[in-house]
Amino acid sequence: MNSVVEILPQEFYNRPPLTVARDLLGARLVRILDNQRLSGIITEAEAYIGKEDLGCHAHSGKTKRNAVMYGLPGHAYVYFTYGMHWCLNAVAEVEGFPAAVLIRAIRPEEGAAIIHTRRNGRDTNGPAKLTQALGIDGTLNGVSLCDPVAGLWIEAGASIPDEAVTIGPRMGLYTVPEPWKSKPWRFIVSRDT
DNA sequence: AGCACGATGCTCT
DNA sequence: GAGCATCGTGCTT
Repeated sequence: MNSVVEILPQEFYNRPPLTVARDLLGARLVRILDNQRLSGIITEAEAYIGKEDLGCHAHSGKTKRNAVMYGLPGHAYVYFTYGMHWCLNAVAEVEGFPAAVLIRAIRPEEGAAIIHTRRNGRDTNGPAKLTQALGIDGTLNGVSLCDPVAGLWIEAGASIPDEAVTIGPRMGLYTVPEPWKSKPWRFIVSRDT
């Protein structure tokens, strides 16, 4: 079999965040760490959409932290939270509109042994778990996910049929008011394909 | 299997 | 100074 590596292009991300989040399911998140190729299939993602969305970091306008979300689609927005965790987003939508897709879970593939060691044998089904597993931190904030130079990118993968996708409200928005708290903007691969 | 809580420090008001 | 797009542990059903 001839396998062609296809890095998802910037146009992939220059679309509505809900579409980007849905279509990132099944894609392959790739990280080069210590000259090793690590990867996992994305199994969960959430959309954060503009300053109207009170769950989105951009709801209070542009700040130093969220500035990357206002920039070019297809770039990494990596933020620090809860005093110890990094979370990875892919910037979506046209430049100037603040939106991003939070990568919440992966299923390890390449380098699975290394990934499990980095996780002390624990799972990679959480946004801060997968960044720890792949060595993703604030030094990668703002890098392009559309080329390999930074050692972090996303490749096209198997497409996931609708029957295998569960949609629900986003996680962790405890103090966010309705309707934003309950918007069904979370996409999960709910069964093997 | 589910809930409660503490860890821990950056970011913005 | 408050709040946080979380995680792991420890305790309860």
